[in-house]
Amino acid sequence: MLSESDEKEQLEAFGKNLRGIRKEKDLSMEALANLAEIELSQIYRIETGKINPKLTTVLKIVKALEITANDLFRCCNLE
Amino acid sequence: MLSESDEKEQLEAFGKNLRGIRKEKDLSMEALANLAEIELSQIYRIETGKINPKLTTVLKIVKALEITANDLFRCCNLE
DNA sequence: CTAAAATTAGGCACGTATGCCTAAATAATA
DNA sequence: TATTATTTAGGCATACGTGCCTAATTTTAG
Repeated sequence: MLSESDEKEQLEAFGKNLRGIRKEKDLSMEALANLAEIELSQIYRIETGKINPKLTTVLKIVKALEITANDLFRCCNLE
Repeated sequence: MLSESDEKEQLEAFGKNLRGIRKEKDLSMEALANLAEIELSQIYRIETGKINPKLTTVLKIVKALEITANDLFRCCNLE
């Protein structure tokens, strides 16, 4: 079973990975927010693992960063 | 910009793709629900595009189906 | 045809994601 | 140093995802 803390760790790992990818692309949180048409505060909350974003929010980020879903999910012990 | 109806279509495409993958693996919605530790009603609502699931819910499904994120997202015009 | 399995459907309570806002703290740059 | 850009932080209202429940309908199998 997946505990709450496991989910928290998963979201934190996801956020860290996202931040890493964003920095690789030399984008500010605001720039990413604009590209993905998401609020800046949401980017911050996602990257710091404070929230559990919805599917469409994640998809907007994938498209904005021009990466694959696997790139973004290569983090929290899948497969 | 992404309209509401675009999001709806995206969720419906996602749901159909999920259903296809689930059937390929000969799993009932209940079986998937048990594997992923998600409510059966949620599986139904996701597969029919009625809801916009959270990231951790999607990740549970990816793990339960033993697929990659790209497999599950190979649907709504990414990349 | 009949019984069992699977899907469809909706309601309710609770928690929380999101957008919009303000503002402080930190980092980068001239 | 001073100015600007970026990140961090939190509040508030609205919308909605999720779990738990019941039940009807459809599909499958005996």
